[in-house]
Amino acid sequence: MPFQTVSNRKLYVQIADQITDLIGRGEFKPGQQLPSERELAQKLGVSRPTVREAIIALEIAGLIEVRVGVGAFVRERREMSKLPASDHSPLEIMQARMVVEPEVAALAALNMTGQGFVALKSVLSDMKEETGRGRWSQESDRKLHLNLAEHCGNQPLNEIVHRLWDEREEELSGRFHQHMGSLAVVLKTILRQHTKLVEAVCNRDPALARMSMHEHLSYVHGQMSEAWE
Amino acid sequence: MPFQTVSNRKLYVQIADQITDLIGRGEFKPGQQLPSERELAQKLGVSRPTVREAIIALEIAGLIEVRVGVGAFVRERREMSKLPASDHSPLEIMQARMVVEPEVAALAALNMTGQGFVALKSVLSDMKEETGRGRWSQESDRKLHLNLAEHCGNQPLNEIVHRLWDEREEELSGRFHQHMGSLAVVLKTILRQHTKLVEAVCNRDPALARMSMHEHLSYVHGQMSEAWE
DNA sequence: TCTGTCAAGTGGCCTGACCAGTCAGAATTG
DNA sequence: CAATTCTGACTGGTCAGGCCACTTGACAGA
Repeated sequence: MPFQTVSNRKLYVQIADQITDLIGRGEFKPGQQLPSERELAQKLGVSRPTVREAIIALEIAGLIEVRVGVGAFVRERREMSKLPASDHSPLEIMQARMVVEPEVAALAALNMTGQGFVALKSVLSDMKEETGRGRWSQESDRKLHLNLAEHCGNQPLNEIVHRLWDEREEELSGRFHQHMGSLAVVLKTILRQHTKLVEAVCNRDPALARMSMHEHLSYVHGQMSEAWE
Repeated sequence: MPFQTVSNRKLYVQIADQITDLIGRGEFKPGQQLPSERELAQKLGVSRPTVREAIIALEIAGLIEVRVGVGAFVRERREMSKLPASDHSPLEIMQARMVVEPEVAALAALNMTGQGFVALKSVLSDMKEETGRGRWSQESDRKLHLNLAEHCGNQPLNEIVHRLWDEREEELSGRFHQHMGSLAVVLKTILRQHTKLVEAVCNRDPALARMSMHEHLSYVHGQMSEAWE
């Protein structure tokens, strides 16, 4: 019973997340200067290149602005959200998904064709394999949910689900999943929920599909809430 | 008069831009593997850390995906934003609204403030007046539903409702409403449903609000089905 | 045929160094 | 004394070379 998974997360992502938290919590306020790369490296116990990578990630993400020879500064929130609709909190997006996706699952159970079932089970199989290795496959997760949406027989709903997932990825690329991925029990729970969901759809049981999806999303929502409180 | 300004741009930004161009131009196709960091460094005549920084920037930007021990890959382009919204049938849009709006109404009943109540009742009043004259006010209808969405406390859901209404207007400007407007009994029924809905929200009764909205949309959906069969 | 091993290649991370902007304050000059 | 210049201690930008962990596929052994 190996209990590995010490920390698969890349260091620069961890550091970027940490700084993101500090900014979000107000420890670093807009306009304020961050410690220098060398100072951060020493305090965090990592090398300067690694800190640099985190800084660059934050700059690309639009959270900070780097001035050569001066330092890195927290950007004002107004200029931060110049990209279209990216200030949706992950929890809000989860709430929206809890409204839409259960019904989408029910519709998929009614309208999905035999070919769709095969694809769905294939994705589930991939997910099972990844989970068996103690890893989380965000790609499989995404494929599974979008697959249901694409076969629900309602194009507007399909586009809504796609949009929610795109926004979701902007928000928490890695952040939550890497937290979640460290907990084997969470992984297995989610896999079981997905399995139940896929079986319900393949058995053309819309009520059970709806309930399974709601159960799954509620669980994930709860995990996300815990992770950030 | 020296004419310097060779290139103030940071190297890793130049490299990231260059790769972005190549991806955009199709030289690197989705799913394809990029050259290794070492190879890129050599070909571009820069150091590996610099290439790494560019790679990380592209990863954060969502253009590529980096797999440890394997390489960097161009991500699949998934842009659902296509122009032709015309293949969204009005009935499909109604179905989508039936999924989303009841829950939006329930949330609005929980989160709407006193100021929101006033606006809501004002819109309802306008609608009642129009109906009394035997006319249908699409403007009031739209305002009422969007007002609920704006006060549901969930920005993604709000945007979804707005988008559905925008698509709806493209679809049936006049067509259905003119048919419906000729039947006084239909007008009065819809007014009564709206009134019940607004009262439920103002009484902070989410369950009743949800039910009222569902009842209302089901009725409209039924009328639309009849009109086109 | 199947299985386990292992070497090559990849990204992740480190040490240590030099360069080029920036800016405040010391030194110089009027 | 005031204005100017100069200096040096910061900052981030870049480089070189190296070690490690992971992934993969070929290959030898069962």
